[in-house]
Amino acid sequence: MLESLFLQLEQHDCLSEAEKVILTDAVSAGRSFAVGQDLVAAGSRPTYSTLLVEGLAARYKVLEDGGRQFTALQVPGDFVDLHAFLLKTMDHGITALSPCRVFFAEHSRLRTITENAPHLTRMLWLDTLVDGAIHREWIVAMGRRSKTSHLAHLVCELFVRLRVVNLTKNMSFHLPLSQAEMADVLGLSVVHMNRVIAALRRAGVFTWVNHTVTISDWEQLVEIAEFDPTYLSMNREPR
Amino acid sequence: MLESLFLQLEQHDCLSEAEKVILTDAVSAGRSFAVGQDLVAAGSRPTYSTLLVEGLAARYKVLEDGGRQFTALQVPGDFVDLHAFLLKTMDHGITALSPCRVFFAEHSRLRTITENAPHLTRMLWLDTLVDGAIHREWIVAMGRRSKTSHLAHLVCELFVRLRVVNLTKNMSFHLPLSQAEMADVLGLSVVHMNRVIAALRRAGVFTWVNHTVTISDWEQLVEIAEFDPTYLSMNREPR
DNA sequence: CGTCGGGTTGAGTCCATTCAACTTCGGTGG
DNA sequence: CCACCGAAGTTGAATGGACTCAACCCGACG
Repeated sequence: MLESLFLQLEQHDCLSEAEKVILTDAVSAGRSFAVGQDLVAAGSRPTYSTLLVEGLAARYKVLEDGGRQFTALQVPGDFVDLHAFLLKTMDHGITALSPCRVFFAEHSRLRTITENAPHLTRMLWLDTLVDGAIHREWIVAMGRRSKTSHLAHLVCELFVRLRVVNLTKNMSFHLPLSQAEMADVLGLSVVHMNRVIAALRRAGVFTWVNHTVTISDWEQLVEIAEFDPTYLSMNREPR
Repeated sequence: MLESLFLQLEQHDCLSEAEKVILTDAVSAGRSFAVGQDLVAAGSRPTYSTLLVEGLAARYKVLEDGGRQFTALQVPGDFVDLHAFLLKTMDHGITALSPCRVFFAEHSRLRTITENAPHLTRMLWLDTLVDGAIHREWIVAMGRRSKTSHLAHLVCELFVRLRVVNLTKNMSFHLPLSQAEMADVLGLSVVHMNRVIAALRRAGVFTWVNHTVTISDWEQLVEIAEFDPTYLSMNREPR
């Protein structure tokens, strides 16, 4: 049941059976969320962290003028608010982009892990560091890439991250986002988002119908995106 | 000598004397960097982490077309590449924006801390989590704020962060960035950066001469920026 | 059959960019 | 001492990208 979490962590380093048991013991009965519900509310002070095991979610902030910006997309196996274990107060919300199933890990349990399981602690820490690396890549994309390159980069990233947790089929994956939601990822208007998508479609690098993205020309997509997966730290080595 | 690091960590939670000793023992003889030199090279695999004790530095990535984007600004007391302790490979470079003095902490020493000092480990982890929170705030600023609001937000953030380490005098602080470098922070052209700065100057919220920013109307600056410092986690509580 | 949410397209406006010129200022060398 | 130079800042004009507003299409669904 924690398979996707294990798959993700094992991308970075080996996990012992003992560590898997500790993690399994640390999480408890989950629950489900419908599309549009908040998994975690902005401003809240949760006493547990939320592990996404099914569905797609996103972190977001809303500005006074109603503008919304997604700051991260979360796939199964992501500890969506692991940072709240130490940050205490949520400075942003997390919403369900598709029906989501989650498990909970009490902060007290996580604290125990930091007291008794140094290697596992480092693995969890690493998890939040990869988060940060993704954030930096998004900043670069927003600041200096063209909009088409930004979208191409996002598609590359999602494909790679979803492949880790076996949520790709050949070169396609399920992407339950409307163009309006995608616009809130890239920081564009809906209309312009539509045109940017159309441009990449016309270029023949991917199709996107029925909430399913199929990459038809990976080489060209990577080229347009200048995609270099180094930042995802996907090589197994001692940490 | 680690004063600024202690000041930063103690914003979040109390540090015991014993912990200060551990940190002091973990860092070793430093060195200096001139403006424009890389403190840490992109693609490198450092075996130590770098603590900035004096000067201003920035993380950056460069694209194929030569475009540069800063992804973070680092002030004294920042562990500029603490993440490399676990990420292993630097996916970005770190450059000196002013003459910098740094200390080094061997990764083996940090590892020992994670084995023996759980609370201190959490404090260091927290340090990287605040980094992530700042990244998220930058993403929101780049995606959904107006350019003037973005700049105002950055000035607010820098002021607050520099005040923690006693690098503000009344309402002013030293900011050794050229407008071209600032443009690489906001993701703008130099010309437009100049106009955005001019707009805020005309609005009377700050002056910026001789590498010194003086905030003349904090209320209005916060208003324009919609600045809410929650994301900096600056309240002392058990972590 | 009508409605509604999501996607697509057109037209006009505004904002950010580029290119280019010009200023200011500190430093350096004749 | 001043003439020159280069780096940084400022301004103007023209181009193009991204925005808003609006209309229209379409498939799902009651």
